[in-house]
Amino acid sequence: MPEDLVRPDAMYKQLAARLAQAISEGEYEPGDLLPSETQLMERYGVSRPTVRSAVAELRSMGLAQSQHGRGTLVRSVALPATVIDRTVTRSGKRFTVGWEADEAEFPAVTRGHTTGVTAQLLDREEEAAFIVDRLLTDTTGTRTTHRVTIPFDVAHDVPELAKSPDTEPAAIYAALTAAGHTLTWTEYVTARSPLPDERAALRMPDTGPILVTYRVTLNGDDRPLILEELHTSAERAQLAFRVTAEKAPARRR
Amino acid sequence: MPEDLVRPDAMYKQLAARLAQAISEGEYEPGDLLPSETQLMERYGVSRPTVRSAVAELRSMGLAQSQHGRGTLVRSVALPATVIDRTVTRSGKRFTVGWEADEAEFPAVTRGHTTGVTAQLLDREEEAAFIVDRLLTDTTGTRTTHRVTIPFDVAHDVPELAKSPDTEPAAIYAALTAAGHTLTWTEYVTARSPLPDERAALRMPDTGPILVTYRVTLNGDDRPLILEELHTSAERAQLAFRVTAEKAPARRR
DNA sequence: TATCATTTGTTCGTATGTATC
DNA sequence: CGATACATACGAACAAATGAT
Repeated sequence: MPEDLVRPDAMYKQLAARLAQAISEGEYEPGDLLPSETQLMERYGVSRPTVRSAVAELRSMGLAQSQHGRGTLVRSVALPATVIDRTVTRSGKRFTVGWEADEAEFPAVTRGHTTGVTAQLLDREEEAAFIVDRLLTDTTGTRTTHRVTIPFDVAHDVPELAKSPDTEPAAIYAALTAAGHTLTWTEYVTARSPLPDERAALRMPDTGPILVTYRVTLNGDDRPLILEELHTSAERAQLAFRVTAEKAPARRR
Repeated sequence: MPEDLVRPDAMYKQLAARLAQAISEGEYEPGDLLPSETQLMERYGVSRPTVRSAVAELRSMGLAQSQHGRGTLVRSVALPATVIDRTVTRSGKRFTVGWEADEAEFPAVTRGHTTGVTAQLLDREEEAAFIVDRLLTDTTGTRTTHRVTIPFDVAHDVPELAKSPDTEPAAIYAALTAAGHTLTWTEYVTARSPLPDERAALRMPDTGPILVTYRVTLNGDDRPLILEELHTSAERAQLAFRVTAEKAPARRR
């Protein structure tokens, strides 16, 4: 019989909640080792599987991280170090994006179609498009995947893009501007748990969430031109947006 | 001995990866029930704990959701329905924020201090401040917590804020503007797994990530005035930012 | 309405493998 | 090398929710 954990509402959940509280109260500091599974068994009078379930909860909450053969570490809950600045700056015909990172590999260009979310955001159903995939690495080693989708009709109007769709976003903005477009962007941000291949691509050792952003480049008539998609580990990076007050109350969907 | 799962690299992970792939290939459609644990045991020749670990992986990936006594459902991977528009619009002396929601309760005003992240973003060490907490609910029932931190020195300069710190953000912007400030905002976005009390406050049944944003209101000299913090379930809501090209290349930290 | 089979949830015990120190 | 600690896997039992009979 457990010592001071009452029955209903899963003991492993109670134990997890208690340990989580102890961590957030600073009883265990980041970098500390939690008591070993054996010690927790004895301390709370529960079996090993119960302790393991509780520790698994802590891991899934991002509060702890286990190391095989060593112990379970309390993780720091500090804000991610890398700031991905999502602002766009223009001086004359040149554009600069706020965050630059090296490409870990060459951009991969494929031909595909707009589907699902991509089709919806680009307002084009099943249209052929260039798809450019990049893997970016910043100075701290944080990895980010970046995908640009350029519909064929846009590339057709801007031959520069058709020739080399794998130019950097800032250069794409410049080419679109040179072609007579006045650009604005709308960016959607969400987060989710990574799929196995995403976690592998981003080299995420643990199972934290990833940040997902969709940036739609719009022309003066608010027609979508291209789509950029960014995936990065939320534990490694945060996004930064500069917001300024707008004048006209034109809003869409 | 397992039928066609080779040994090294945890069988439960292999099984999870296989089921995840089957889901993403559409073999199991959203809303479908996965085979029961007993069926999976027989199909793959593994024990029930192994099957349960694999299904737990699927849940933590957000691909499945179990229902006691019924089975395990395949979840839809669509984008969140609610869009939280983070733009700010100004017409004359009036400000409007892009996303409005009802307050589920009255705003709770407390007095506290800037600490940790709050202190860093407001560039004030351990300064006394008003803290205003709100719980917002939109028409779809999505809940969002909103915290405003107003340092005492700012409230002192703008008596309107000291009198009623629990005014809506748009009104705070107007008051700050009336006091002679020219406002811009910087917003930081990250995501993490919710702590137990956060999950409770947002009424999140499952264990997906939450989106966390910090919006810093800056005056013309880029000095931070107030801080807004938003928490919402990433499975229920996504954020939308409008990005426009800036002129001057002034950037900070 | 009540019962029953099915299904997931929880907990225990036990054994073995493997990384760390 | 040995002790410790986490990782994986099996078996077993009962509880609790669900849906159909």
